[in-house]
Amino acid sequence: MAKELAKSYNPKDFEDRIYKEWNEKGCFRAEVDAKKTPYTIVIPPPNITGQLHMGHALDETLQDILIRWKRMSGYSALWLPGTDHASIATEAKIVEKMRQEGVTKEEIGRDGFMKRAWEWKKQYGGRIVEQLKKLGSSCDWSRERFTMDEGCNKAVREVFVKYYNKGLIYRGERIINWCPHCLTSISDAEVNYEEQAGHFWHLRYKIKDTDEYLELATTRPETLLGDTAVAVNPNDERYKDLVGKTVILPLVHREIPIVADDYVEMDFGTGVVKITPAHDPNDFEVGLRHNLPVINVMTDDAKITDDYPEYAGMDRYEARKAIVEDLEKEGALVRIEEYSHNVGTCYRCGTTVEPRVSKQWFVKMKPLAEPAIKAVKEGKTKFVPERFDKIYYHWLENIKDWCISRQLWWGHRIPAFYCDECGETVVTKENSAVCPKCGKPMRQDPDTLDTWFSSALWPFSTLGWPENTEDLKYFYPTDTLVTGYDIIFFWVVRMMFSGIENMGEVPFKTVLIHGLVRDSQGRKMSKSLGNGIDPLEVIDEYGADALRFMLATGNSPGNDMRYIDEKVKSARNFANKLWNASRFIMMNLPDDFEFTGLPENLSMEDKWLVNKFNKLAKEVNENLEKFELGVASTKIYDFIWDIYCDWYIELTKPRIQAGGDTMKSAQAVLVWAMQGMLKLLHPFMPFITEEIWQVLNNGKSMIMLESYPVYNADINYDSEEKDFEKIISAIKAVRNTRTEMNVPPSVKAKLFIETKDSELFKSCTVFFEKLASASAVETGEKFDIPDSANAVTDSARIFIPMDELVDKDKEIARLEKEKAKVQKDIDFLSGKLNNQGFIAKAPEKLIEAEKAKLAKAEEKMTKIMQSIEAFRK
RNA sequence: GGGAGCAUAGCUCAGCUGGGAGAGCAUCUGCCUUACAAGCAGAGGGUCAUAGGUUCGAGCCCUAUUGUUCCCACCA
Repeated sequence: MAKELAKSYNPKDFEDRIYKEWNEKGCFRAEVDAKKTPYTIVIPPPNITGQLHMGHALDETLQDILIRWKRMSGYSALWLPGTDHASIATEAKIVEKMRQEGVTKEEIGRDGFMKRAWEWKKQYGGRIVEQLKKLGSSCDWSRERFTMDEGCNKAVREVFVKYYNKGLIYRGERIINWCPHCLTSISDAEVNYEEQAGHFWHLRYKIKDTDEYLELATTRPETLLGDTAVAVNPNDERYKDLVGKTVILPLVHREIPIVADDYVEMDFGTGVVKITPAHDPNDFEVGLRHNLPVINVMTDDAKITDDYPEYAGMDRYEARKAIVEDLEKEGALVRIEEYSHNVGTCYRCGTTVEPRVSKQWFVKMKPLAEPAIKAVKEGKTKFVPERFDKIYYHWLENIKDWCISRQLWWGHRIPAFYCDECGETVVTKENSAVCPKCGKPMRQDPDTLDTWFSSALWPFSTLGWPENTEDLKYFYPTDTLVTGYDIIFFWVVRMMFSGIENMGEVPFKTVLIHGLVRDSQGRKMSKSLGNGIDPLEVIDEYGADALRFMLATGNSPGNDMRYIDEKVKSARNFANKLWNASRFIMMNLPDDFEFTGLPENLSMEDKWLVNKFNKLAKEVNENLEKFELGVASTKIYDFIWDIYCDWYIELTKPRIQAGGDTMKSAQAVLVWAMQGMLKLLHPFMPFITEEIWQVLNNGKSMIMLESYPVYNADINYDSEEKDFEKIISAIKAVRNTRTEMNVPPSVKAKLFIETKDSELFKSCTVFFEKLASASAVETGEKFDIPDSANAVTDSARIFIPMDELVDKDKEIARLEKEKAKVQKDIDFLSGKLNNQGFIAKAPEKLIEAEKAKLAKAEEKMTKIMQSIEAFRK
């Protein structure tokens, strides 16, 4: 043998090497081949900010399993990686890095900034690529693309111009979510609401020309500076007469009207609301309806403007304090109440969002959302599990226009140009524009686009769109998207409507949704808690295969899972088991062993194994087809550990010792099944299966390029399987009896097997000797062996003579216990079969199966009774 | 306020279209049996949250309740 497996399983010895080999031999390259069905899987662009975290590891693992399975099944697979994510956090990190280097954003200018950022991004993007490789990702890295590059920029401009010309994009002054820390607008989806303890300040505004006051409450007294009205409900009798009158705003002493608006709820508080159109989305709407002025009282970084000299330059919270004090002095503060309310925060930096009126670019969502809803309703794209389509619908049905402009430097620049001379606006794909009216050069909008605007185009922009490339024709639409449920709003819906709008077709047929990986206590992994687990550290300790297997096993799609160390350990132990089983095979193969397929002369136990494997292959493919990865992996696990290792290998040992033909066929079957198992397991544990495969095949082939096992109708051995199960249950019964009698394995005993299948049992003598501590075996139709323990199955009564070890009373007690158990079965089954309803309505097959079970139980009962009687004599 | 998930062995979770409750870990008992102690052979342990209903038959379907987690909306 050219190579040998190391004595102990140590993934570090081969994982990196194997990956390199795959890469060098071009295993990952996806060839465009019209004869094959395209199969591609897309994944979220890894976050440039750096770390491969557990969420990515899960994404990566699930889709890589699908890719490997599909590839082995004869499909071509392509995975287009992206390292996009032009996020606020990204920009912040780059700026921070520049500061460390002593360069400011202003100094180096936008172009210089982008150049630096680009280098940084490539460096970190590259690191993520390395991290993913470590996990075994079978992506075609030769097609690596960075979506911030020219190609992507081209696609972004193309779409922007198209939308603009169709009236799907407009620029306008709206109230938007503003992050005073990041100094940019953010979209509704980027706001996180947090429950915060706060106060309710009850204030009174004097009604003009009277001595009366109007009492109202606010959680944000500082916005009082921008109040332009107070509002009451039109049906509120209490205030009916006041509508149309004016109140005097405290501190500012501005006169503002009392308006009536349905938005105000009569039952809440005093039923009076102060209206600050510039700093509250609802107030803004009220303002529009009543034509109220909009007064912005804060600067970009949420400080009070110079218009209010007493508070100018104060941070919004300082100003709050000062204003409350002043209100108190003025007698406008009635009382303060403790109050808990939800506050919007920036999902990147956590700063409290400041709603703010400003001029931004928006995408009109209604016309885009409708076809996207329709596509899923018509089943063109399916969510797995299905329930996630509800989230999708709900989001799209309630969608508001999407604010896409960001005041960041990092990102695709908005392709709009303004003429400072005459105010003309031009939207163009070109890099520069000249004013069509006055011929002056125009100034490009300094803003960038929301990162999700470019990410939304990802399924086709990465394939070369708007050029009609070969890749695009072949790989769009893609097959399956694998992502977490938290990404549905951000990315999935946006890819959907962008794909439909620009390509006329949905971008993918299936969206496989998975849950989040939580810590062992079920908490979300987060930096602030410090409970995040680095996948690379796990790989370092247990190997990539163990981590992958753990991530794919024992959970169902869409449900969150906990990261528990023991689970990885258990997966590692499984790998170790497989490793040792392979070592066993290899050390028992002759040097000149040449595998030539399943041998002709299969024994019963061979057929038992082959049949079981055949059924396994069928089920695993069915499970994978239905995206039941966890079920598939569990079945493979059980087969390898229980069927192959604990039973079949043990069964071959005597045959190998015997030598000759029986050894040769055992060796061939061992190798046949091992190869099949390795192939079935390969998508889940790519490294170890490749390593074992290559050693087993003298490095002549790679498992990654082998085809996936499928059900083979030609090798059906159902009856042999059934026969051999009789032997197995007999061995189990003997073991059980011996253990209950506390007989150590070193004490051998002769077995007398009373059975109708005398020949069958006789042919398996050696297994009883090896696996049931038998010194010798005798089979026959009838025995009467006194002073022996009795092991009973439905097909055999086994006498284990042990002389002084056998205690008659104990034996009777043991058999009585067994009898009670079987009696319960008989009662249950006969009850069922005597039930007319059951007989009339249950399926034929089931009735037959229940009858068979009853017959077996009854046989077993007869045998137990015989044994008990014999003891009583 | 609207919606969704979860509730099964001590722990973490499976349980496919309804047909006698499963795994891993933990516990207990024996074993260093020449692939594997990261192992082998056995064992114990569950009113499948509660109450109704549909059905010949319910962990699974329906209704209600309780607990729990999450998402969306957000009343100043």
